[in-house]
Amino acid sequence: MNNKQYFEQEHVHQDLVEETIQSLPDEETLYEIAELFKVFGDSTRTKILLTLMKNELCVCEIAQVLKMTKSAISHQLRVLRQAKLVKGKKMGREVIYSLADDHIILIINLALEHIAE
Amino acid sequence: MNNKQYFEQEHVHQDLVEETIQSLPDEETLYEIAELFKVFGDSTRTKILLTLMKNELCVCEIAQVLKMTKSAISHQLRVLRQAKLVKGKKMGREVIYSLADDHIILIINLALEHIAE
DNA sequence: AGAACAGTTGAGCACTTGTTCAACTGTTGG
DNA sequence: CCAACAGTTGAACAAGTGCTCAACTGTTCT
Repeated sequence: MNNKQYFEQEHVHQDLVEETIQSLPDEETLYEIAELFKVFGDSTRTKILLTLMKNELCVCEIAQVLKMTKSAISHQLRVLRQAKLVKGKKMGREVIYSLADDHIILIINLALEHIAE
Repeated sequence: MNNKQYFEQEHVHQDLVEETIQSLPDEETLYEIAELFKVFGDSTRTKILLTLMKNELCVCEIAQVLKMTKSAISHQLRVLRQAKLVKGKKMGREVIYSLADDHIILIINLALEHIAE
């Protein structure tokens, strides 16, 4: 007597495994998704994004908001720029940063919902 | 002549900085958001999530789909369980894992849209 | 009972990552 | 022109992370 009486399962459904492998996005897309979330997955960077959701600001002001050095902020802004999450426009000797598109706000809000549940 | 003629900005708007600090979510929420994205931000874990979007599977099968050891998968499932992204139900000597809720699919789909743009 | 298997766990190690520090570029105002 | 400031960059270091390996628990089947 085994548990097949409750489920029609064989011990490992080789078919199901193969089928699932087929259904996954290609390796590069998988890598890019993880890469995008990795960018969100640091609290300094999420703070920067939330900060820019409210107002566009220069590096110096972001540094004051987060109480961190300009250097640390600049390093993180570089990561955010490469991920196309923020963009900066040069104004004299300042660089004003803002969010690159609106997906970002949606993604963060979904995350907030998940936490709140 | 300076750039104040284009923008009413002083060199650093202390008011704006203060206002932005006030608008940020509390420290704990910020930490939790980053924590959640950190979980998404590993390609093994995103692969597991995409795998479970298609079918619920046992550890052994997930390991075959991703061509990794059961141990490595089990370690990552623990992380996903703690983040309440997957849940496992014990069936005899197997543990069948599935997605814990539907926010997850929405978040991943938004990420795919951002990449595709 | 005991062999076989599914799954979990902790230690160890290689690798990655965020911040600091110091040096640098470029712009502004006196 | 040059001092002061905004911002960027690269090296270095500490802290964190993912996988492997080996040992372990618990269940099933003979």
